[in-house]
Amino acid sequence: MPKAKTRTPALRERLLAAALEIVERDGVAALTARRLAAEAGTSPPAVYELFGDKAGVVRAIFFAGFAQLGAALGELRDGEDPLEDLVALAQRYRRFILERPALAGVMFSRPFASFDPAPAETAAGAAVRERIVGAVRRALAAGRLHGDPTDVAHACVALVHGLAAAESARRLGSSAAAVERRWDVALRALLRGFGGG
Amino acid sequence: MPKAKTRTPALRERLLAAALEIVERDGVAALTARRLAAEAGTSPPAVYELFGDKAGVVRAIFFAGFAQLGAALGELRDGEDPLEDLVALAQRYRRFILERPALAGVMFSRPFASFDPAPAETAAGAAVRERIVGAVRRALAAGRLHGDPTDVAHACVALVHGLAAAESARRLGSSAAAVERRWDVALRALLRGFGGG
DNA sequence: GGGTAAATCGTAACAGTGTTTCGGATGTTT
DNA sequence: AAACATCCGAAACACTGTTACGATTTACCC
Repeated sequence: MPKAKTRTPALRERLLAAALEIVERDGVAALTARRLAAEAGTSPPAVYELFGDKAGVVRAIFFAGFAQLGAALGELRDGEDPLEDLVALAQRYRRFILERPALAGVMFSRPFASFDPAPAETAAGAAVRERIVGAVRRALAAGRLHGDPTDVAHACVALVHGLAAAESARRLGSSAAAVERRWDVALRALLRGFGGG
Repeated sequence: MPKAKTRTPALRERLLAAALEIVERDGVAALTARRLAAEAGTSPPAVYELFGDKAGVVRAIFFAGFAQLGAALGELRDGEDPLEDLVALAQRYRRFILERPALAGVMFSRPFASFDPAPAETAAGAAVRERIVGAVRRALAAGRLHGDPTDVAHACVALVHGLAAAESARRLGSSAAAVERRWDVALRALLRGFGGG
C-alpha cells in the first residue's frame, strides 16, 4: 500500500479557512494557488485535487459566505412584530456586509453572470432565503401583509439582495448615514406597499 | 520628424468596440490585451498607450455601458402617468440587463478594488440617473409619490437589480408568466409604499 | 539627393498566473 | 530485503499583464 494520504477533507477545510483569510486580509486578487497552498502548508496540486480548479475555490468561498450569513440571520429570534423581524433581518444582512466587505464582494460580485444552470449556487443562499421567507409568512399569517406569499417573499428577497449588492459595490451612497437610511426607507416602503403598517 | 501616428483616438474607439464585442461574445475573462489588440489589428502596447492598463479598458467598457443604457432609457417618451413611466423604465432596464448580461456584469460589479464605482458612476451614469430621478420627481410633483427623490430612485434601482439577479439565476419562477407577474407585483408594491396609487 | 535625427511601432522579454505532468519518496507487502 | 503501489510536490507549460528596446519609417537640412 502507499503512504498515508494528506489531501483529505481536513486539508480541504484548512485550505478553505486560509482562502477566506487571504480574501479578507488582502482581497480576492491576492488569492492564488501558490499562496493559498503555502498558507495551508501544502502544494498547488493539492488545491486542484481538492477543489478542481481556482473557480472551485471561489465557489467554496461563495458557499461559506452564504452559510455564515445564514448562520448570522439564524441567530435572530422572532419578536412580537413580524414586520420588525423583517427589518431586523435586513439590518443584520447589512451588518454582515459592513463587517466582511471582501467576502461580501465575492458573494455579490457576479450579479447577472450567465451561469451555467448551477443548482448548487442557488442552494448556497437557501438558508438565507428561507429565513426571509419565513418572516414574510409569519407577517402574512398575522395579517400584517397581504398578497401571494411567494410573490411577497420574492420581492423582499430581491430588494434585500439588490440593496446588498449595491452597498457592496459602494453604489448606494457615499455617507454611511445615507446608506443606512436608504436600506430603511426602501424596505419599509416595500412592506407598506404590501399592506404593512 | 517621425512616422505617422496610428495610436489615435480613432484606434481607441476601434479598440473599445472590439472590447465590447469580446466581452459580450466570450465573457469578460476572454478580454486579454493580446486578443483585444489582434481583434483591432494592432499590438498590445497600443492598448497600454491608449488605456493606461487593463483596468482602463474595463473602465471604458463601464462608461460605454452606462452610455448605452442611458440611450436606451432615453428612447422612452414621457407619458401621462408618471408612475407608469417608472414601470416602463424598470422594464427597459430589465431588458438591458437580461439582453447583455456580460456587459451588465462589468457595469454593476466591482471589477477592480482600485476602481471605486461611486465617483465613476456619477459621471458615467448621469444620463441613467437623470432619467430615473426625473421620473420620480415628476411623480412627486404630481403628488403620486412622497419622499426624497434620490432615496426613492435608489430603492427602485436596487429592487430592479435584485429581481434581475434572481431572474438570471432562474430563481424567480419557472413559468415566464410567473416571472413577469413577480416583476410587476414587486415594483408596484414598492411604488405603492412610496405613496403611489 | 544623401545623411541625420526624431519619433513611432511591434517584437520579445519579464514576472507571475492557472494547471498538469512526472519522477522520486514513502510506506506496505511478500 | 526486494518488489510494489501509491502519493506528493518540484518543475514544466501555456498564458497573462506589462514594459523595454531595437527596427523602421518619415521629415528635415545641407
